[in-house]
Amino acid sequence: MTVKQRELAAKILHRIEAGEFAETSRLPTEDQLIEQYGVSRYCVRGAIAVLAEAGEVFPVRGSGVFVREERNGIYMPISTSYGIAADFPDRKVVSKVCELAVTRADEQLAKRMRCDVDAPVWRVVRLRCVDDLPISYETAWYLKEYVPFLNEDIASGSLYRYMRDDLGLRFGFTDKVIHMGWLGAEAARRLGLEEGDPAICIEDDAFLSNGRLFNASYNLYHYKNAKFYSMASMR
Amino acid sequence: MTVKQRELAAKILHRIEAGEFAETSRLPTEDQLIEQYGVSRYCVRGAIAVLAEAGEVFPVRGSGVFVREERNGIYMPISTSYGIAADFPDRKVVSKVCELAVTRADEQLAKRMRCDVDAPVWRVVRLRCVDDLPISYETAWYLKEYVPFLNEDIASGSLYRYMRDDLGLRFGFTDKVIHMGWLGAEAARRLGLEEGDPAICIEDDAFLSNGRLFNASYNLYHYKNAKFYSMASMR
DNA sequence: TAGTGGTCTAGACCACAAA
DNA sequence: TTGTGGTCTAGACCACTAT
Repeated sequence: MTVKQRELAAKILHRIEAGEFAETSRLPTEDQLIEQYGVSRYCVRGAIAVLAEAGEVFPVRGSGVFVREERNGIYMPISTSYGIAADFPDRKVVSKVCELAVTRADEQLAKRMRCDVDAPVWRVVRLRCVDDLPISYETAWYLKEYVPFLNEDIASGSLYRYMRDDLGLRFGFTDKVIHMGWLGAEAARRLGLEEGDPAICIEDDAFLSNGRLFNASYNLYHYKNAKFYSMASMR
Repeated sequence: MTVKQRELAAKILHRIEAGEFAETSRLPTEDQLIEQYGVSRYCVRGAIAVLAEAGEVFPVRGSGVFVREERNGIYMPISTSYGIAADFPDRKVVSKVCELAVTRADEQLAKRMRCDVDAPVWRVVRLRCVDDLPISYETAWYLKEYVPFLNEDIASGSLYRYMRDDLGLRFGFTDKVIHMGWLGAEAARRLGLEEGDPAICIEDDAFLSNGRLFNASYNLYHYKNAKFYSMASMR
Protein backbone atom coordinates (compact mmCIF):
# COMPACT_ATOMS: atom_id res chain seq x y z
CA MET A 1 0.00 0.00 0.00
CA THR A 2 1.08 3.51 -0.67
CA VAL A 3 2.37 6.17 1.68
CA LYS A 4 -0.74 8.25 1.18
CA GLN A 5 -2.97 5.31 1.97
CA ARG A 6 -0.96 4.41 5.08
CA GLU A 7 -1.14 8.00 6.29
CA LEU A 8 -4.89 8.07 5.78
CA ALA A 9 -5.14 4.74 7.57
CA ALA A 10 -3.19 6.21 10.50
CA LYS A 11 -5.55 9.17 10.71
CA ILE A 12 -8.58 6.91 10.72
CA LEU A 13 -6.93 4.66 13.31
CA HIS A 14 -6.43 7.63 15.60
CA ARG A 15 -10.14 8.34 15.38
CA ILE A 16 -10.90 4.69 16.15
CA GLU A 17 -8.59 4.73 19.15
CA ALA A 18 -10.12 7.97 20.35
CA GLY A 19 -13.40 6.07 20.50
CA GLU A 20 -15.10 8.19 17.88
CA PHE A 21 -16.90 5.21 16.36
CA ALA A 22 -17.38 3.25 19.57
CA GLU A 23 -21.16 3.62 19.62
CA THR A 24 -21.97 2.10 16.25
CA SER A 25 -18.55 0.46 15.82
CA ARG A 26 -18.91 1.53 12.22
CA LEU A 27 -16.65 3.79 10.17
CA PRO A 28 -18.00 6.61 8.01
CA THR A 29 -18.97 5.41 4.53
CA GLU A 30 -16.44 5.50 1.72
CA ASP A 31 -18.17 8.51 0.22
CA GLN A 32 -18.02 10.36 3.53
CA LEU A 33 -14.31 9.59 3.93
CA ILE A 34 -13.69 10.77 0.37
CA GLU A 35 -15.27 14.07 1.26
CA GLN A 36 -13.74 14.40 4.73
CA TYR A 37 -10.21 13.94 3.44
CA GLY A 38 -10.55 15.26 -0.09
CA VAL A 39 -9.08 12.14 -1.69
CA SER A 40 -10.28 9.65 -4.26
CA ARG A 41 -12.08 6.44 -3.57
CA TYR A 42 -8.90 4.57 -4.52
CA CYS A 43 -7.11 6.10 -1.52
CA VAL A 44 -9.96 5.52 0.88
CA ARG A 45 -10.27 1.88 -0.14
CA GLY A 46 -6.51 1.45 0.15
CA ALA A 47 -6.53 2.90 3.66
CA ILE A 48 -9.38 0.61 4.68
CA ALA A 49 -7.48 -2.34 3.22
CA VAL A 50 -4.49 -1.40 5.40
CA LEU A 51 -6.68 -1.31 8.49
CA ALA A 52 -8.37 -4.58 7.54
CA GLU A 53 -5.02 -6.32 7.06
CA ALA A 54 -3.94 -5.05 10.44
CA GLY A 55 -7.06 -6.60 11.94
CA GLU A 56 -8.53 -3.26 13.00
CA VAL A 57 -11.69 -3.25 10.88
CA PHE A 58 -13.67 -5.52 8.60
CA PRO A 59 -15.79 -4.32 5.68
CA VAL A 60 -19.20 -5.86 5.06
CA ARG A 61 -20.58 -5.40 1.60
CA GLY A 62 -23.81 -3.48 1.49
CA SER A 63 -23.53 -2.56 5.12
CA GLY A 64 -20.42 -0.69 6.15
CA VAL A 65 -16.93 -0.97 7.60
CA PHE A 66 -16.97 -2.19 11.18
CA VAL A 67 -14.43 -1.73 13.93
CA ARG A 68 -13.18 -5.01 15.38
CA GLU A 69 -13.16 -5.62 19.06
CA GLU A 70 -9.86 -4.95 20.76
CA ARG A 71 -7.34 -7.73 20.77
CA ASN A 72 -5.52 -8.49 23.95
CA GLY A 73 -1.90 -9.33 24.43
CA ILE A 74 1.29 -8.41 22.65
CA TYR A 75 2.19 -10.43 19.62
CA MET A 76 4.66 -10.12 16.82
CA PRO A 77 3.28 -9.87 13.32
CA ILE A 78 4.56 -12.73 11.24
CA SER A 79 4.08 -11.29 7.80
CA THR A 80 5.37 -7.73 7.64
CA SER A 81 8.45 -6.73 9.52
CA TYR A 82 11.05 -4.16 8.75
CA GLY A 83 12.71 -5.79 11.68
CA ILE A 84 11.73 -6.19 15.26
CA ALA A 85 12.26 -2.51 16.10
CA ALA A 86 9.60 -1.43 13.61
CA ASP A 87 7.18 -4.00 14.99
CA PHE A 88 7.30 -2.46 18.47
CA PRO A 89 7.57 1.29 17.97
CA ASP A 90 6.39 2.03 21.50
CA ARG A 91 8.59 -0.44 23.28
CA LYS A 92 12.19 -0.57 24.34
CA VAL A 93 13.90 -2.76 21.79
CA VAL A 94 17.49 -3.62 22.66
CA SER A 95 19.89 -5.87 20.84
CA LYS A 96 22.89 -7.28 22.61
CA VAL A 97 25.58 -8.02 20.04
CA CYS A 98 27.16 -11.37 20.80
CA GLU A 99 29.30 -11.71 17.68
CA LEU A 100 30.15 -9.40 14.82
CA ALA A 101 32.75 -10.23 12.23
CA VAL A 102 33.40 -10.47 8.53
CA THR A 103 33.76 -14.04 7.36
CA ARG A 104 33.63 -15.80 4.03
CA ALA A 105 30.71 -17.80 2.77
CA ASP A 106 31.17 -21.54 2.92
CA GLU A 107 29.49 -23.73 0.36
CA GLN A 108 26.23 -24.07 2.24
CA LEU A 109 25.86 -20.36 2.96
CA ALA A 110 26.86 -19.43 -0.59
CA LYS A 111 24.09 -21.63 -1.89
CA ARG A 112 21.54 -20.10 0.43
CA MET A 113 22.66 -16.54 -0.27
CA ARG A 114 23.16 -17.06 -4.00
CA CYS A 115 26.68 -15.70 -3.76
CA ASP A 116 30.14 -17.03 -4.60
CA VAL A 117 31.90 -19.34 -2.20
CA ASP A 118 34.35 -17.22 -0.17
CA ALA A 119 32.34 -14.06 -0.79
CA PRO A 120 32.78 -11.76 2.24
CA VAL A 121 29.78 -11.64 4.53
CA TRP A 122 29.08 -10.10 7.89
CA ARG A 123 28.08 -12.59 10.52
CA VAL A 124 26.07 -10.98 13.28
CA VAL A 125 24.73 -12.81 16.30
CA ARG A 126 22.39 -10.87 18.53
CA LEU A 127 20.13 -11.36 21.48
CA ARG A 128 16.98 -9.38 20.82
CA CYS A 129 15.08 -8.02 23.80
CA VAL A 130 11.78 -6.19 24.04
CA ASP A 131 11.14 -4.36 27.29
CA ASP A 132 14.09 -6.23 28.84
CA LEU A 133 12.54 -9.58 28.00
CA PRO A 134 14.73 -11.84 25.83
CA ILE A 135 12.76 -12.60 22.69
CA SER A 136 15.09 -14.23 20.23
CA TYR A 137 18.61 -15.34 19.49
CA GLU A 138 19.40 -14.32 15.95
CA THR A 139 22.20 -15.44 13.71
CA ALA A 140 22.29 -13.29 10.59
CA TRP A 141 24.47 -12.93 7.52
CA TYR A 142 24.72 -9.82 5.39
CA LEU A 143 26.51 -9.67 2.05
CA LYS A 144 29.40 -7.24 2.43
CA GLU A 145 28.80 -6.22 -1.15
CA TYR A 146 25.66 -4.41 0.02
CA VAL A 147 26.67 -3.62 3.59
CA PRO A 148 30.27 -2.42 3.36
CA PHE A 149 30.52 -1.17 6.95
CA LEU A 150 29.11 -2.30 10.25
CA ASN A 151 30.04 -1.93 13.88
CA GLU A 152 28.71 -2.92 17.25
CA ASP A 153 27.04 0.42 17.77
CA ILE A 154 25.01 0.09 14.59
CA ALA A 155 24.25 -3.57 15.21
CA SER A 156 22.89 -2.87 18.66
CA GLY A 157 20.23 -0.65 17.11
CA SER A 158 18.01 -1.29 14.12
CA LEU A 159 20.09 -2.74 11.32
CA TYR A 160 17.23 -2.35 8.89
CA ARG A 161 16.86 1.33 9.57
CA TYR A 162 20.62 1.76 9.08
CA MET A 163 20.57 -0.10 5.78
CA ARG A 164 17.56 1.75 4.50
CA ASP A 165 18.26 5.29 5.68
CA ASP A 166 22.04 5.40 5.74
CA LEU A 167 23.05 2.91 3.07
CA GLY A 168 20.10 3.67 0.80
CA LEU A 169 19.20 0.02 0.29
CA ARG A 170 15.69 -0.62 -0.89
CA PHE A 171 13.93 -3.69 0.40
CA GLY A 172 11.72 -5.84 -1.74
CA PHE A 173 10.37 -8.92 -0.03
CA THR A 174 11.19 -11.66 2.43
CA ASP A 175 10.71 -15.41 2.56
CA LYS A 176 10.13 -16.92 5.95
CA VAL A 177 10.09 -20.57 6.88
CA ILE A 178 8.78 -21.45 10.30
CA HIS A 179 9.57 -24.73 11.98
CA MET A 180 10.67 -26.23 15.29
CA GLY A 181 14.21 -26.00 16.48
CA TRP A 182 16.24 -26.68 19.60
CA LEU A 183 18.50 -24.40 21.55
CA GLY A 184 22.24 -24.86 21.59
CA ALA A 185 24.24 -24.11 24.73
CA GLU A 186 25.05 -20.52 23.85
CA ALA A 187 21.55 -19.63 22.66
CA ALA A 188 20.04 -21.18 25.78
CA ARG A 189 22.40 -19.30 28.07
CA ARG A 190 21.61 -15.97 26.42
CA LEU A 191 17.85 -16.55 26.44
CA GLY A 192 17.91 -17.78 30.02
CA LEU A 193 16.66 -21.23 29.10
CA GLU A 194 18.10 -24.72 29.09
CA GLU A 195 20.19 -26.32 26.37
CA GLY A 196 17.98 -28.63 24.33
CA ASP A 197 14.84 -26.63 25.01
CA PRO A 198 12.56 -26.37 22.00
CA ALA A 199 12.10 -23.09 20.15
CA ILE A 200 10.09 -21.72 17.30
CA CYS A 201 12.61 -21.19 14.56
CA ILE A 202 12.17 -18.71 11.73
CA GLU A 203 14.54 -18.71 8.82
CA ASP A 204 14.34 -15.47 6.98
CA ASP A 205 15.68 -14.57 3.55
CA ALA A 206 15.46 -10.87 2.71
CA PHE A 207 15.69 -9.51 -0.82
CA LEU A 208 16.29 -6.05 -2.21
CA SER A 209 13.74 -4.52 -4.54
CA ASN A 210 15.82 -5.71 -7.48
CA GLY A 211 15.35 -9.29 -6.35
CA ARG A 212 18.85 -9.78 -4.96
CA LEU A 213 19.17 -11.58 -1.64
CA PHE A 214 21.23 -9.50 0.79
CA ASN A 215 20.42 -10.97 4.19
CA ALA A 216 19.71 -14.41 5.56
CA SER A 217 19.01 -15.18 9.17
CA TYR A 218 18.24 -17.95 11.57
CA ASN A 219 16.13 -16.92 14.55
CA LEU A 220 15.38 -18.95 17.63
CA TYR A 221 12.50 -17.54 19.66
CA HIS A 222 11.99 -17.78 23.39
CA TYR A 223 9.14 -20.22 23.81
CA LYS A 224 7.54 -18.29 26.62
CA ASN A 225 8.16 -14.70 25.64
CA ALA A 226 7.51 -14.77 21.90
CA LYS A 227 4.12 -15.22 20.32
CA PHE A 228 3.07 -14.40 16.80
CA TYR A 229 -0.13 -13.46 15.18
CA SER A 230 -1.38 -13.41 11.64
CA MET A 231 -4.57 -11.93 10.26
CA ALA A 232 -5.88 -13.10 6.94
CA SER A 233 -8.86 -12.46 4.78
CA MET A 234 -10.56 -15.64 3.59
CA ARG A 235 -11.85 -14.33 0.25
CA MET B 1 -8.33 -10.16 -4.93
CA THR B 2 -11.14 -10.78 -7.31
CA VAL B 3 -12.13 -13.94 -9.13
CA LYS B 4 -11.21 -12.41 -12.46
CA GLN B 5 -7.80 -11.45 -11.16
CA ARG B 6 -7.19 -14.89 -9.69
CA GLU B 7 -8.18 -16.52 -12.96
CA LEU B 8 -5.83 -14.30 -14.89
CA ALA B 9 -3.11 -15.07 -12.35
CA ALA B 10 -3.71 -18.79 -12.90
CA LYS B 11 -3.37 -18.38 -16.67
CA ILE B 12 -0.12 -16.50 -16.28
CA LEU B 13 1.11 -19.08 -13.78
CA HIS B 14 0.49 -21.84 -16.30
CA ARG B 15 2.66 -19.99 -18.77
CA ILE B 16 5.35 -19.58 -16.13
CA GLU B 17 5.24 -23.28 -15.28
CA ALA B 18 5.37 -24.17 -18.96
CA GLY B 19 8.69 -22.35 -19.04
CA GLU B 20 7.53 -19.69 -21.44
CA PHE B 21 9.48 -16.96 -19.66
CA ALA B 22 12.42 -19.11 -18.58
CA GLU B 23 14.94 -17.38 -20.82
CA THR B 24 14.53 -13.84 -19.59
CA SER B 25 12.68 -14.82 -16.40
CA ARG B 26 10.59 -11.78 -17.14
CA LEU B 27 6.84 -11.54 -17.70
CA PRO B 28 5.31 -9.57 -20.57
CA THR B 29 4.82 -5.91 -19.69
CA GLU B 30 1.56 -4.76 -18.18
CA ASP B 31 0.54 -3.20 -21.49
CA GLN B 32 1.23 -6.45 -23.31
CA LEU B 33 -0.82 -8.45 -20.82
CA ILE B 34 -3.65 -5.91 -21.15
CA GLU B 35 -3.67 -6.53 -24.87
CA GLN B 36 -3.15 -10.29 -24.70
CA TYR B 37 -6.09 -10.83 -22.38
CA GLY B 38 -8.30 -7.89 -23.32
CA VAL B 39 -8.63 -6.66 -19.76
CA SER B 40 -7.89 -3.42 -17.97
CA ARG B 41 -4.70 -2.51 -16.22
CA TYR B 42 -6.55 -2.90 -12.92
CA CYS B 43 -7.01 -6.61 -13.61
CA VAL B 44 -3.48 -7.17 -14.79
CA ARG B 45 -2.03 -5.47 -11.75
CA GLY B 46 -4.35 -7.47 -9.50
CA ALA B 47 -3.23 -10.72 -11.10
CA ILE B 48 0.42 -9.79 -10.70
CA ALA B 49 -0.24 -8.90 -7.06
CA VAL B 50 -1.70 -12.38 -6.56
CA LEU B 51 1.39 -13.98 -8.06
CA ALA B 52 3.68 -11.73 -6.04
CA GLU B 53 1.92 -12.61 -2.80
CA ALA B 54 2.27 -16.26 -3.67
CA GLY B 55 6.00 -15.73 -4.09
CA GLU B 56 5.96 -16.56 -7.80
CA VAL B 57 7.11 -13.22 -9.21
CA PHE B 58 8.44 -9.88 -8.07
CA PRO B 59 7.87 -6.59 -9.87
CA VAL B 60 10.72 -4.13 -10.24
CA ARG B 61 9.71 -0.59 -10.98
CA GLY B 62 11.04 0.71 -14.25
CA SER B 63 12.22 -2.71 -15.27
CA GLY B 64 9.61 -5.43 -15.38
CA VAL B 65 8.02 -8.31 -13.51
CA PHE B 66 10.48 -11.11 -12.84
CA VAL B 67 9.86 -14.79 -12.21
CA ARG B 68 11.32 -15.99 -8.93
CA GLU B 69 13.51 -19.02 -8.77
CA GLU B 70 11.72 -22.19 -7.83
CA ARG B 71 11.31 -22.89 -4.17
CA ASN B 72 12.04 -26.34 -2.92
CA GLY B 73 10.15 -28.33 -0.35
CA ILE B 74 6.57 -28.53 0.72
CA TYR B 75 5.38 -25.94 3.15
CA MET B 76 2.05 -24.81 4.44
CA PRO B 77 1.11 -21.21 3.86
CA ILE B 78 0.55 -19.50 7.15
CA SER B 79 -1.60 -16.64 6.03
CA THR B 80 -4.35 -17.80 3.68
CA SER B 81 -6.01 -21.11 4.18
CA TYR B 82 -9.49 -22.24 3.42
CA GLY B 83 -8.35 -25.21 5.38
CA ILE B 84 -5.62 -27.70 4.86
CA ALA B 85 -7.35 -29.40 1.92
CA ALA B 86 -7.28 -26.21 -0.13
CA ASP B 87 -3.62 -25.72 0.69
CA PHE B 88 -2.67 -29.04 -0.89
CA PRO B 89 -4.94 -29.47 -3.91
CA ASP B 90 -2.61 -32.04 -5.48
CA ARG B 91 -2.05 -34.15 -2.41
CA LYS B 92 -3.98 -36.78 -0.57
CA VAL B 93 -5.45 -34.99 2.41
CA VAL B 94 -7.11 -37.30 4.91
CA SER B 95 -8.66 -36.47 8.23
CA LYS B 96 -9.18 -39.15 10.82
CA VAL B 97 -12.05 -38.14 13.07
CA CYS B 98 -11.13 -38.89 16.68
CA GLU B 99 -14.08 -37.21 18.36
CA LEU B 100 -17.30 -35.66 17.11
CA ALA B 101 -20.06 -34.55 19.40
CA VAL B 102 -22.33 -31.69 20.30
CA THR B 103 -21.44 -30.17 23.63
CA ARG B 104 -22.23 -26.94 25.40
CA ALA B 105 -19.85 -24.04 25.71
CA ASP B 106 -18.28 -23.67 29.13
CA GLU B 107 -17.36 -20.24 30.39
CA GLN B 108 -13.92 -20.19 28.81
CA LEU B 109 -15.10 -21.35 25.39
CA ALA B 110 -18.06 -19.00 25.48
CA LYS B 111 -15.72 -16.11 26.06
CA ARG B 112 -13.46 -17.13 23.22
CA MET B 113 -16.34 -17.79 20.83
CA ARG B 114 -18.37 -14.76 21.88
CA CYS B 115 -21.40 -16.92 22.51
CA ASP B 116 -23.62 -17.64 25.50
CA VAL B 117 -22.50 -20.09 28.13
CA ASP B 118 -24.21 -23.43 27.39
CA ALA B 119 -24.65 -22.55 23.72
CA PRO B 120 -24.52 -25.79 21.70
CA VAL B 121 -21.26 -26.30 19.83
CA TRP B 122 -19.79 -29.13 17.83
CA ARG B 123 -16.51 -30.38 19.17
CA VAL B 124 -14.44 -32.05 16.50
CA VAL B 125 -11.05 -33.61 17.07
CA ARG B 126 -9.19 -34.74 14.00
CA LEU B 127 -5.84 -36.06 12.98
CA ARG B 128 -4.92 -34.35 9.73
CA CYS B 129 -2.69 -36.22 7.30
CA VAL B 130 -1.13 -35.19 4.03
CA ASP B 131 0.12 -38.01 1.83
CA ASP B 132 -0.27 -40.40 4.78
CA LEU B 133 2.04 -38.27 6.93
CA PRO B 134 0.46 -37.05 10.18
CA ILE B 135 0.59 -33.26 10.12
CA SER B 136 -1.52 -31.99 12.95
CA TYR B 137 -3.85 -32.87 15.78
CA GLU B 138 -6.73 -30.43 15.65
CA THR B 139 -9.32 -29.65 18.27
CA ALA B 140 -12.04 -27.47 16.79
CA TRP B 141 -15.32 -26.00 17.90
CA TYR B 142 -18.13 -24.90 15.59
CA LEU B 143 -21.19 -22.98 16.72
CA LYS B 144 -24.22 -25.19 16.10
CA GLU B 145 -26.14 -22.04 15.26
CA TYR B 146 -24.20 -21.88 12.00
CA VAL B 147 -23.45 -25.56 11.50
CA PRO B 148 -26.70 -27.33 12.34
CA PHE B 149 -25.63 -30.73 11.07
CA LEU B 150 -22.37 -32.65 10.99
CA ASN B 151 -21.34 -36.26 10.78
CA GLU B 152 -18.16 -38.27 10.61
CA ASP B 153 -18.35 -38.57 6.85
CA ILE B 154 -18.39 -34.81 6.41
CA ALA B 155 -15.76 -34.25 9.07
CA SER B 156 -13.36 -36.66 7.43
CA GLY B 157 -13.36 -34.49 4.32
CA SER B 158 -13.03 -30.73 4.02
CA LEU B 159 -15.25 -29.08 6.59
CA TYR B 160 -14.68 -25.70 5.03
CA ARG B 161 -15.87 -26.83 1.64
CA TYR B 162 -18.98 -28.30 3.28
CA MET B 163 -19.74 -25.12 5.15
CA ARG B 164 -19.18 -22.92 2.13
CA ASP B 165 -20.78 -24.97 -0.62
CA ASP B 166 -23.48 -26.89 1.24
CA LEU B 167 -24.35 -24.62 4.13
CA GLY B 168 -23.81 -21.39 2.19
CA LEU B 169 -21.67 -19.80 4.88
CA ARG B 170 -19.48 -16.95 3.75
CA PHE B 171 -16.08 -16.59 5.32
CA GLY B 172 -14.58 -13.27 6.23
CA PHE B 173 -11.23 -13.47 7.99
CA THR B 174 -9.21 -15.43 10.51
CA ASP B 175 -6.99 -14.58 13.43
CA LYS B 176 -4.09 -16.88 14.09
CA VAL B 177 -1.81 -16.95 17.09
CA ILE B 178 1.32 -19.06 16.84
CA HIS B 179 3.22 -20.22 19.87
CA MET B 180 4.87 -23.27 21.38
CA GLY B 181 2.89 -26.07 22.90
CA TRP B 182 3.41 -29.57 24.22
CA LEU B 183 1.70 -32.78 23.25
CA GLY B 184 -0.69 -34.55 25.57
CA ALA B 185 -0.86 -38.33 25.64
CA GLU B 186 -3.64 -38.67 23.08
CA ALA B 187 -2.20 -36.14 20.63
CA ALA B 188 1.22 -37.75 20.88
CA ARG B 189 -0.19 -41.21 20.27
CA ARG B 190 -2.08 -40.07 17.18
CA LEU B 191 0.84 -38.16 15.74
CA GLY B 192 3.25 -40.99 16.48
CA LEU B 193 5.34 -38.91 18.86
CA GLU B 194 6.00 -38.93 22.58
CA GLU B 195 3.93 -37.31 25.28
CA GLY B 196 5.55 -34.06 26.31
CA ASP B 197 7.15 -33.51 22.91
CA PRO B 198 7.08 -29.88 21.80
CA ALA B 199 4.86 -28.73 18.97
CA ILE B 200 4.13 -25.60 17.05
CA CYS B 201 0.68 -24.59 18.16
CA ILE B 202 -1.66 -22.45 16.10
CA GLU B 203 -4.84 -21.12 17.61
CA ASP B 204 -7.23 -20.09 14.92
CA ASP B 205 -10.39 -18.01 15.18
CA ALA B 206 -12.46 -17.91 12.00
CA PHE B 207 -15.11 -15.29 11.31
CA LEU B 208 -17.94 -15.07 8.80
CA SER B 209 -18.09 -12.14 6.43
CA ASN B 210 -20.51 -10.43 8.78
CA GLY B 211 -17.85 -10.46 11.49
CA ARG B 212 -19.36 -13.24 13.57
CA LEU B 213 -16.97 -15.88 14.92
CA PHE B 214 -18.18 -19.35 13.97
CA ASN B 215 -15.15 -21.57 14.47
CA ALA B 216 -12.27 -21.71 16.90
CA SER B 217 -9.55 -24.30 16.86
CA TYR B 218 -6.40 -25.42 18.58
CA ASN B 219 -3.88 -27.12 16.32
CA LEU B 220 -0.78 -29.00 17.38
CA TYR B 221 1.62 -29.58 14.50
CA HIS B 222 4.02 -32.47 14.06
CA TYR B 223 7.42 -30.95 14.65
CA LYS B 224 9.07 -32.95 11.90
CA ASN B 225 6.37 -33.12 9.25
CA ALA B 226 4.94 -29.61 9.35
CA LYS B 227 6.75 -26.52 8.14
CA PHE B 228 5.26 -23.18 7.26
CA TYR B 229 6.21 -20.42 4.94
CA SER B 230 5.26 -16.83 4.62
CA MET B 231 6.07 -14.39 1.85
CA ALA B 232 5.88 -10.71 2.52
CA SER B 233 6.55 -7.53 0.67
CA MET B 234 8.70 -5.07 2.61
CA ARG B 235 7.26 -1.86 1.19
C1' DT C 1 -35.92 1.05 -2.91
C1' DA C 2 -31.95 3.36 -1.13
C1' DG C 3 -27.43 2.96 0.53
C1' DT C 4 -23.05 0.59 0.90
C1' DG C 5 -19.00 -1.84 -0.32
C1' DG C 6 -16.94 -4.68 -4.59
C1' DT C 7 -15.35 -4.72 -9.33
C1' DC C 8 -13.79 -2.70 -13.42
C1' DT C 9 -12.52 0.70 -16.97
C1' DA C 10 -9.96 4.58 -19.13
C1' DG C 11 -6.71 7.74 -18.64
C1' DA C 12 -3.25 10.81 -16.44
C1' DC C 13 1.03 11.62 -14.28
C1' DC C 14 5.12 10.08 -11.35
C1' DA C 15 9.47 7.36 -10.08
C1' DC C 16 12.77 4.55 -11.53
C1' DA C 17 15.89 1.43 -14.59
C1' DA C 18 18.20 0.67 -18.63
C1' DA C 19 19.95 1.94 -22.91
C1' DT D 1 15.38 9.43 -23.56
C1' DT D 2 12.40 5.59 -23.48
C1' DG D 3 9.93 2.10 -21.36
C1' DT D 4 8.53 0.11 -17.21
C1' DG D 5 5.89 -0.39 -12.97
C1' DG D 6 3.61 2.81 -9.08
C1' DT D 7 0.08 6.12 -7.79
C1' DC D 8 -4.07 8.47 -8.31
C1' DT D 9 -8.45 10.28 -10.23
C1' DA D 10 -13.26 10.13 -12.02
C1' DG D 11 -16.85 7.55 -13.09
C1' DA D 12 -19.65 3.44 -14.20
C1' DC D 13 -21.99 -0.63 -12.92
C1' DC D 14 -22.63 -4.81 -9.80
C1' DA D 15 -23.80 -7.41 -5.37
C1' DC D 16 -25.45 -7.22 -1.20
C1' DT D 17 -27.80 -5.24 3.21
C1' DA D 18 -31.20 -2.90 5.36
C1' DT D 19 -35.66 -0.71 5.33
